[in-house]
Amino acid sequence: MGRGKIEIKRIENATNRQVTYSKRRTGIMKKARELTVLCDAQVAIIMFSSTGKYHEFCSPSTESVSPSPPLFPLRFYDLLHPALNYNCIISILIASCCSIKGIFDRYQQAIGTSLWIEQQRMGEDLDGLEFDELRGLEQNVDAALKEYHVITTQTETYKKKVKHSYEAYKTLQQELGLREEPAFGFVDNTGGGWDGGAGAGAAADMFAFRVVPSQPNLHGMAYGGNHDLRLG
Amino acid sequence: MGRGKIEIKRIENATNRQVTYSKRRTGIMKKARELTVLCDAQVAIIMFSSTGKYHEFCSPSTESVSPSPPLFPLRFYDLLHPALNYNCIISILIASCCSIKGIFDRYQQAIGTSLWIEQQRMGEDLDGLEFDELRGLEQNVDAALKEYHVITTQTETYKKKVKHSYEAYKTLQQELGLREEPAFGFVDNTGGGWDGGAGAGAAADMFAFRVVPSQPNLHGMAYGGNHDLRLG
DNA sequence: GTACCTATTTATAATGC
DNA sequence: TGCATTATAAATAGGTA
Repeated sequence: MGRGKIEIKRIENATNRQVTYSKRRTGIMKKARELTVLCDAQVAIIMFSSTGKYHEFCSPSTESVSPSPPLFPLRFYDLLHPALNYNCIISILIASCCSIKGIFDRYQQAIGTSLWIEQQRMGEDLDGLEFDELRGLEQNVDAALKEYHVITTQTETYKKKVKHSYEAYKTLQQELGLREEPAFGFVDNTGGGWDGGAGAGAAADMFAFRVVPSQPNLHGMAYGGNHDLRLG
Repeated sequence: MGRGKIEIKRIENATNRQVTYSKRRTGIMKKARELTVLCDAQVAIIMFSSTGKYHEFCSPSTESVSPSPPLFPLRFYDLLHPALNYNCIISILIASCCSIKGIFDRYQQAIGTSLWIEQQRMGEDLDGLEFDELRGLEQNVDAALKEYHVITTQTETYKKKVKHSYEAYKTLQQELGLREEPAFGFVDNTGGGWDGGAGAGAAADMFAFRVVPSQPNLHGMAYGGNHDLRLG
């Protein structure tokens, strides 16, 4: 559809390539908009030119251009995945550039259940946060990880204390020539013994989690398999 | 471009709407493919018809159709976000339906750094996992959460043991009429006392994390702020 | 629902400014 | 680089099978 027919292969001349990109991009975006209006469809288009310029289209009829390179506004979402039997909540950070959220909304509507737990922070853009708030986010992560460190260290410390106190108790008994049952409080019912194999194992496994700051009102939902936990 | 000019507004007749959707979808997909080839561009298109049928296009030149409703193959990614000073790794579960990954790859190329840490499991599709493997994934999550439960319970248990052993020791001392210093092992240097205020606080805060199963080789990277941790 | 048909509209390649 | 023109190729509306 031009003065001459062209073969569909890479345009080697950079200028021509850019011009063609620009024209055809406009054409596709227009067609996408028409499609959504005419056919009540949902369409998302994301594209980069060979020079890195970014364009997007998201139904209904929103189109935007970013300078190159763009800084996507990012949003947090939580997802309950049916393949994981809704047991697993996974935090998702998605660029609002692409209408994934809308697409997933449609998907979950089709399967008749909700995949999404929208976080309270959903409305916010990370890029829009003030510096202090970003520092706060960072500190949340730091604080939480430190807290994990504290709790594991504590466990080890208490184990050592129990061991030492038991030894002190035994010494005292021996000094007195007693042969009593171990007193309540010294029985290790975890099966791990004093040197805490369970503790070390736990430490390794706990790091197998990825940690993400989240909302208090969602706490504990990932565990226990509440299959009825759905929105909408 | 047809026998007659049409106004761009919703086609009320469902059959005509469907036919038009099908024709125009084909047209857009073709144009997208041409654009990627001609202009060396990167394009991702996702669309749902009004009947819920799903179509996608991802450069380079891959097009697919899913039955309605589709089950997206899902992939895990880890993201290092510059807005969080690369301190925060966030696990992302993304539908491979949309070429977000490719788009982000392009983005990070543009900003000259890497946002992504591709997980080893990246190549796998959740939907493609065998039932046993899915069970395994579930169990991973379960096991890890139980492990957290164990470690916190353990801390409390050990605190109680220390308290009881201390009491037993004191009783023994008193029976002997001794007035010694407390033995090593009984000093609580956490400042929390026997009833473990620190433990309870930690429990509440630990739940403020979202847990996601991940790869062992990435362990600990979220903490400590290794800013040089980049691929590519 | 799909596949072909064709008159017509629309997109755009080549060109000039 | 960007904008307008225009001849032409391509897409498609409305129809039929």
